[in-house]
Amino acid sequence: MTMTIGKLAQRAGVGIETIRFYERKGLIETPLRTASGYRQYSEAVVRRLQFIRRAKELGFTLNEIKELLSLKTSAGVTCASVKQKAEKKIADIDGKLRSLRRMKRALVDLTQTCNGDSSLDECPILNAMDEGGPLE
Amino acid sequence: MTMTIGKLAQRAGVGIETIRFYERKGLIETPLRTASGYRQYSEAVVRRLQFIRRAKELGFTLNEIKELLSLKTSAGVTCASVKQKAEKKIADIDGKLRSLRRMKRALVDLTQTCNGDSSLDECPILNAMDEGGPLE
DNA sequence: ATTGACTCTGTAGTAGGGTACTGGCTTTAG
DNA sequence: CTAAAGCCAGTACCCTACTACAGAGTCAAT
Repeated sequence: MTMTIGKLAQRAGVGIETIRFYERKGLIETPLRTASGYRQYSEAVVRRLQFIRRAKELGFTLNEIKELLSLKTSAGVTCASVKQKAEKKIADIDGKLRSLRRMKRALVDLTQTCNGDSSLDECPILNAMDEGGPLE
Repeated sequence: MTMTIGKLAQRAGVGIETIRFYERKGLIETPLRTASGYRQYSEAVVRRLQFIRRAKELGFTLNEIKELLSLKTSAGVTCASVKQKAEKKIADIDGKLRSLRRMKRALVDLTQTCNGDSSLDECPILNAMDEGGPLE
């Protein structure tokens, strides 16, 4: 019950090139080959690609996903280390959220002081960025 | 009262290479040169680099900053077009915020079902990513 | 047997925002 | 005067996550 790379790509919802790229990056194992050199994949690889897709949706980078996957095959590793990585990722996300909220507040303040009618010389937005407004 | 590129870099808090990079990108004007070819900068360029830094902090890309700067020197452009760009940027930021909040919610849910004591086979985080948990 | 779809390797390009290096001048401090 | 520090142009390289070829071999259907 093996499949070629095109079938795998279709099943997993990714591009063929992406699969070969993941192979080069070490995210999926080097597959068995047919006599003529075609890659042969099992169902398990479909699941692995879906795992990668989900982890990406959760904001993990490919390198982090590689770490998660290597945890799975390491001896003596418990679920706790996975949880720890997830918690670190939550902290990262919190940092990004804070930074974006700061940006947004500054921009909202600026657009509110701006009536849109001033000449460019008096534009509060440009001036605030020029002179150092409520930022930093 | 002109300065060389190193001094400018120091004053503006950016790297020398970054200044030359901005010059290539058209974010700062091509400066006058000394007889021996050294770039000569005025105070105005310090302010421009600070403008660029602030705008980056607000989440504008270099291309967007270039547009903002070109608005400043275009005739017949009012403050309204600047305000409009800022508002579009606010909408972009809202989109990113929504996406990050979704990620965080999913990760928090996962870490809460995980006691950290399970074996890896039973790790709720890995399983959720493997099998399709509360995502999508 | 031939056509068309599929796969192979290897290399290069994309965007964004820089950083690093090479080899050769110039300027400045001692 | 000399040595160190600073500058020049041009090019290559970093990261992320792919994507796009080119040219050649393979497989399935007709």
